[in-house]
Amino acid sequence: MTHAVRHDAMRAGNLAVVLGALDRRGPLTRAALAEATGLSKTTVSKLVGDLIEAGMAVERGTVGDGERGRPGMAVGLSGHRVAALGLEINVDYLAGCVVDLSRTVRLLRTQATGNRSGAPAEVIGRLRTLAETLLAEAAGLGLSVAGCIVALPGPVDQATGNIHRAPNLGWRDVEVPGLLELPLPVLADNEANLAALGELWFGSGAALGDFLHVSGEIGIGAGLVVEGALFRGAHGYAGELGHVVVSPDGPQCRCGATGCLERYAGQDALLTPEENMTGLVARLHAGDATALAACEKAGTALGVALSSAVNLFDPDTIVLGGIFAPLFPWVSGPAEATLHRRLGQMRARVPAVVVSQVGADGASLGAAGQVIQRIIADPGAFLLAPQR
Amino acid sequence: MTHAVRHDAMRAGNLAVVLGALDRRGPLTRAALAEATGLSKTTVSKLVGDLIEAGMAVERGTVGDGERGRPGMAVGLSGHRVAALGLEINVDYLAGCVVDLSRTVRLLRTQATGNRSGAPAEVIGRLRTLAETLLAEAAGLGLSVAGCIVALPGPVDQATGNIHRAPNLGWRDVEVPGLLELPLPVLADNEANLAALGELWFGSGAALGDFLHVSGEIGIGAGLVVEGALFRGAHGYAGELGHVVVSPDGPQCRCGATGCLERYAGQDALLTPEENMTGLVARLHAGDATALAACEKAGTALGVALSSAVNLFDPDTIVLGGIFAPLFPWVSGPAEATLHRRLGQMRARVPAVVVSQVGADGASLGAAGQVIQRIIADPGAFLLAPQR
DNA sequence: CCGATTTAGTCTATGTTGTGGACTAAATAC
DNA sequence: GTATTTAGTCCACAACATAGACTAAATCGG
Repeated sequence: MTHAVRHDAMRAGNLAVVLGALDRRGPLTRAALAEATGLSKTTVSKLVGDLIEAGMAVERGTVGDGERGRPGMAVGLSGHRVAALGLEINVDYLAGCVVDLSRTVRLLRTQATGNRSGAPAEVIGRLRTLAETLLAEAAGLGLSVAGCIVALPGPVDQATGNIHRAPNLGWRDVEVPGLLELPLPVLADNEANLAALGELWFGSGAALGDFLHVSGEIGIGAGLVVEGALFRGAHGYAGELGHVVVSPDGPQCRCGATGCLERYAGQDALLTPEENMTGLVARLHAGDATALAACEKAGTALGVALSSAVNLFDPDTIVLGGIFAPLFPWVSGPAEATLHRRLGQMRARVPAVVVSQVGADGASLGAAGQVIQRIIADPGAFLLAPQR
Repeated sequence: MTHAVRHDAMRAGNLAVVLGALDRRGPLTRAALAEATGLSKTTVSKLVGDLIEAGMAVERGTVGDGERGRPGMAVGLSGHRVAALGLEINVDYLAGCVVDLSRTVRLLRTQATGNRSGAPAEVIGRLRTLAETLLAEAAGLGLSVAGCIVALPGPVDQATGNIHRAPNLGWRDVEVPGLLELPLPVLADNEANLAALGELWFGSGAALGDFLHVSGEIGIGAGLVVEGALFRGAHGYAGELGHVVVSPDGPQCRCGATGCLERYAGQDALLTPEENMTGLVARLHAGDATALAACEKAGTALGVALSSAVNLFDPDTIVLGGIFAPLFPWVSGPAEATLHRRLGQMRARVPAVVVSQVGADGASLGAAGQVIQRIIADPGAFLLAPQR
C-alpha cells in the first residue's frame, strides 16, 4: 500500500525531490531547483539549507553566465560527508569499495583468494577484515559510511539478505549480512543484478536506455534495468539467462536440462580445465582456429538465447560483461548477427550489443551505488545519522 | 522523478491510502481504517466523508460483533456511482464492458464481426456505436463512467495509446483513442497485457501470486503481473512469447526467424484452415490421434518456451488463456512435464500451470479494471468529476 | 558613473492539512 | 442502573508549503 502521508513524510518526500534533482541534473541554483521541482523558492531554500547542514549538498560558487540579474549560487551534491560501502564475494576474489554521495569512487580494493568451497565463516571473516580496513580509511577521509550491500554469486532473499544457495561457492542458506557483524546496516543482493547497476552508474549509464546486462562468470546471469531501476522477478531468481533454451536437444547441462546457454557459452564450455581466460584471449589473438570456432559458436548461442530474452524483456541495449567483456571482439559479431536474423523483420529496432565499461569491480560498485541510490531516494532517514 | 509533495498532494495521497485499504481489506469501520493506515481517527473521518460525498464509498450498517463498546459503522467501496468502460478490438469480435468501482461487472457485450483487414475507420465506428450503447445504459443505471481503455491486438505506444502495427488486423499506426471520439478520457493497451490484468481482478486473482499469463490467439502473447502490477518492457513490445526460441533449427516462422513457439503452438499450427476451435476440441474429445499428437507437440513446445520465460521472469504461477484455455486438458500435461524436466533440479519450486478463469472477455474486463485501478490509486483527480 | 531593469534569494503573514486529546454516543458487563 | 469499553466528532494546535513583499547583486542604457 502507498504509505500514509503525514507532515514529516511530506518534508521527507520533498527533500528527496530536491536531492534527486541535484543528482540527475547536476549543480543547480535554488531558483532553478524551484523551477525544476515545482516547489516554491521559499521551500527550496529551506530544504537546501537542511541538505547543506547534513553535508549532502554544497554551494559551488556563483554562476555568472553573463545574463542580467543577480547571479545564482550553484548547489550540487556533496561527496565530502556521506558515503556507502560495497562488497563482493566471488569464486576467486573478494572486492570492496567506498563510493561517496556524488557517486565518485573513493576507495577500491580487490583481494584474490580462492573462496571455492571455503567455509562461509572463514571467507566472511576475510571480507570483514577488508571492510574494516575500508571503513577506517573512509573515516580518515572524513566520510560517514551510511550502509553496505554485499554482492553474492547466487539468488538472495531480498527481505533478509541471506543467500539461499551459491553453487559456485558450495554454500547453502548462509546469513551473510548477520555474520559480517559490521557496525552499520548491511544488505545483500545478487551479483548479476548489482553488476547491471554498476554499469548504469559507473559505466555507459543512461546512454544505454533500458538495458539487459549479461554477466557471464561460471554461470551466466542477466540483470534488466528499466527506467533506472532494476527489474526483479518474484523471488530474486529472475534473469537466469544461463539456462534459457538454445536447443532443446542439445548437450546435458549440470542443471538437469539439455541445451542451456551455459553449455555453449559458459566459462567451462570455453576454457579447457588447465587454461585461464588470459590464455584463451592470447590464443584468440594468435588466430588459433579451435578457440575462434568455440567463440563463434558461443556467440551464436548467446544470440539465440538473447533473442528470446529480447522478445520477453524488450530492452534498448544489451551489455556484455563478465567473461564476455574480454571476449567481446570475437563473440559480439555472431551474437549480433543472430539477433538481427531472428528479430530484424519483426522489430523496428534490434537492440545494439555493446561491451561493459566497468570491469570485474562492477558488482561491488553497483552495490555501493545502490546504497547511495537509497539515500538519495530517502535522505530524511539519514539526516540524523551520526556524523563520523 | 518523484513529484513534489504539496498539501493537496498530501491529501490526495491519503485519500488513495484510505480507498486502497477499502479496496484490499473489504469494508472497515473508521476506527479500523485508522488502525490499518496509521492515520488518526480525525483524518480518516474527514477523508471518508469526502469519499462518501463523491460516491466512492458507502456506509454499510453497524458491525455489532458482540464486543463491548459502541459498534462501528462499516464503510466499503461504493459501486453505485463511479464506473469504467473497457473495450476490445480483436480479429473476429468486438467486446465492451462497464465495471464499477467495486470491480463488479455491470454490463458486458460481445459482437462477432470480422475485423480482419477491415478499414480502421469502419471497425472503430462499430466500436463507437457499441461504446455509446454501453455509456447510455450505464447512465441509466446511475453510473458515471470516468474513463476508458481499449485492448488492441498488437504493441501500443503507452504515451499516446496509438497502435504501431496490428498484423492480424492489417493495421499500421492507427490512433485508436483519438478516432473513437468518445466524451471521456480514452487510452489503449496491448490485449495480452490487459488479459493478464483481467485474470488478476476477475479470475483467480491474488491467489496466483506473481504470474505469467499466456494469451494464445493468432499470435501468442504473455503478460507478467508482479505484486499486482503489470511489467512492461521498454516500449510495450515485451512479452512476445510467441517468438521465443523452441528449436533454432525448427520450421520457418512468419517473423523471419526459425523454430519460434508460434510455429508449434499458434492457432495456425493447430487448426486446419477449414476448421475452427470448436471442431478441434470435438476431435480431441473423440480421441482423434492426429489432433492429440498436435496438442502433445504444442504442449511440449510451450513447456520449452515457458522454461526460458521462467528462467528470466521467475513467476509463481503460469496461467494459460486464449486458445490454450479450451485446449488446457490436452496441452497442460506435456507443458508441465517439460517444465519439471527442465527446471525441477535447479529450482526449489516449479511454477504451477493453471487454466484461465476468465474467458474471451478477459482483455476488455482487464481494460475496465485498469481504469478502476487508476481511480483507486488517485481518487483526488476524480472527486471533482461530473456526476452523471 | 548612475539609475532602471532583471534575476536570486530571504522574510513574513497566511492557508491547508494532520494530530492529540477532550468530548459525546452507544454498546456490553456486572 | 452504573461502570466500562469502543466509535466517532470537535477543537485547539503544530507542521509544512505558499504568495508576495523585500533585499541583494548583477547587466543595460544613457
